[in-house]
Formats: sequence, C-alpha cells, structure tokens
Amino acid sequence: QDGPRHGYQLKTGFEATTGGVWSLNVGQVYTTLDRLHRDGLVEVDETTEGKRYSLTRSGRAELGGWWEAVPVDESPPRDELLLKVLFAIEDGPEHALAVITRQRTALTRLLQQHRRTGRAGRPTGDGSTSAMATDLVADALAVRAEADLRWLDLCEARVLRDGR
Amino acid sequence: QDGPRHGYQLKTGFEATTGGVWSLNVGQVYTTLDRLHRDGLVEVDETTEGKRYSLTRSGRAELGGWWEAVPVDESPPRDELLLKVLFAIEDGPEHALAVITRQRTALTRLLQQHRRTGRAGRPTGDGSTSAMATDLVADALAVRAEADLRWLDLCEARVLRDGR
DNA sequence: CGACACATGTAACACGTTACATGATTTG
DNA sequence: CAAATCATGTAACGTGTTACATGTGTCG
Repeated sequence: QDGPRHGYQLKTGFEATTGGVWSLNVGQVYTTLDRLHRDGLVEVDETTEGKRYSLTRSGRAELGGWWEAVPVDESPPRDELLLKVLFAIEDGPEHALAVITRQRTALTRLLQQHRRTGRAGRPTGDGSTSAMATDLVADALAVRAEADLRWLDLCEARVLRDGR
Repeated sequence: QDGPRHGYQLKTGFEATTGGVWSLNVGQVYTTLDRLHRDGLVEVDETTEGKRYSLTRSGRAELGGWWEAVPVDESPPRDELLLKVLFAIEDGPEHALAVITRQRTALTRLLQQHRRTGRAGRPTGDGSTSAMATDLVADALAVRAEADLRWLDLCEARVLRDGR
C-alpha cells in the first residue's frame, strides 16, 4: 500500500508492525507475492537491485475491500475449544466436566501470562509502534482468554443443571 | 470413538452434535478418513453393507491426546481483526479510528444476533442435545464478540491517547 | 413412481507453511 | 575476513474445501 516494496521489506515490515509476535518465513512472502501476481493484484518492477512489488488498480480495490470488510455471521469459523467441549458433552457429563476443568486451568495460566506481557517493563515514554503492537496483541489475547473462561463457566453450569 | 461408523454417519453425527451450526461436505469426511487410514489412525471394516471405520490403538492414543490438549502460548493464531487494526494503526490514527468504528458497529450487530439465537423460542423442557449445542455455540460467539468489542474500545483509547 | 435419505467416493484447487539453496552487501 | 543482514526464490507437503459422479434403499 505504501508504494513499491521488496518482498524482504514486506516480511520485516510485517514483523515490526506485529511487534514480533508473529514471525514469517520469507519464502512464504514470495510464494504469496507470486500468487497475488498470478491473480493480477500486484505488479513487479524489476530493477538492477532486485524486484519491487506494488499494487495494481485491481489490487488496490481488493485491499480497499479488505479494509472495509467486517465479520459476517453465516458460518462462524470452526473452533477447536468449542468443538471439544461440544463433543465432550455428547460423550457424557463426567467427561465434559473434566475437559472443562482442564481447559479452564490452562486458560487461566495463559491469561496471567498475557497480563504479564501487557504491563511488561518498558522504558516509560516509549511510544514506539512495536511496543504498542505488543501490548495490543497481549490485550487481545487476554480479553479473549477471559471470554473463553466465562464461556467455560457457562458450559459447566448448564452441564451441571441438566446433566447431559 | 463410539465404535465402528460409516463415513456418512460421522457426517450426520457431527452436524447433530454441533446443532447444525456447521455443515460438512460428505466428501470431506471420506478424504479425511482416507488420510487417517494412511496414518494408521483408523481401520476399515468392509462388510456387505458399506464400510465401517474404527480407531486403531494408535488412533485411540491420538484422540486421547486431543482430549487432553490445551492451548499453549508460543505463537497464537494469526487473527484477521488483530492484524487489521494493527495495520490500520500503522497507517495512521484516522484510518485506525475509522476501522475500529466500522468493526465495532458490525460486531455489535453480530452480538445482538447471537443473543437472539441464544434465547430463541424453543419448547420449554426441550433437553435435546442439539438445542443445548445451538445455545452453547451462540453463547460462545456472543462472549467472544463482547471480548472483541472491549478490545476495540481499548485500542481506540490508546490511539486517542498517544495518537499513533 | 419419484423424491429423499443413505452411502461412497474422486479430482482438483487454494492456501499456509517449511526446508532448502543461493548470492550480494554490509559491518564488526 | 567472517558473520550478519539483505534479497530472491523453489519444491514439497498437508489440510480444508468444493464440485462432481454414482448407486441403493425407502417411503409417501
């Protein structure tokens, strides 16, 4: 979006923006770029010093659509925790309760970890993007862990109420 | 797990257990079954009336591991909402705020929808598994939507505080 | 008899991901 | 000079998913 970039630049940029939480195999950048090129979404400017990729008109439109895209209901993504608990319930109340307890324990530990990351010691006044990114990612994961924990409690209550 | 099953039975079983929220292309069941067989996790019992699949010892072990598996931190799944907001922030405060607002609106609508599904009119005393499944799925999605909304608020606050 | 559920599969594709190979340039 | 960073790619694999083809049995 911000003008022609090397594949390598995109990789480092991605990692910087996400605060280093997610790493990217460089190879994947190039395969993806190839596929985008195949689909006419990016064009390549081959110069003496490597290649530079930029968006085509069509690619810009696609990206615009992505920015505006919002989650639609229809068919929510299949989620492992959901499925696991659902199947456990079908398998019987005891199994369900065991699974719920185990997941709760793990999620609680994870939550603490995320909270620690969130307020990790960093020099005050450090307004770097990556610090913000790290915090936001930690927050997101924490908030979701909390949500899952609440949901597990809800499941437990229902299972206990009308056993199976 | 509950003994030999036809591929078709697994499909209908899956859909029943998940309350019909997720449908499954039957073909996928057979390809998956083939792959599991290739990996020695299931065995096939070919009878006059079709085939029946069951777990091998190894498959049972694998399944046991799955039941006990809990989310580990290391590298959390790449999430579209997260990435979108992160990239938007990098793109500038105005863009970030626009994206956050748009997502919030959509998520709010989605949340209401899930809440409606949760207390959808069903005959009282209907203790069927599928009804419970439907409710639990709706709850899970609702709870997560709430989490994402909270997170969006958090992001907005931060963006407003130290613009970019 | 016709529609529908039961039952089994194949071919193909896309995408995410990894391992591996190669070379130039910069910097300690 | 050696190591790290910059830079570009290829081959391969696994899984999720879809479209398509085919046949039997059952029930209104």
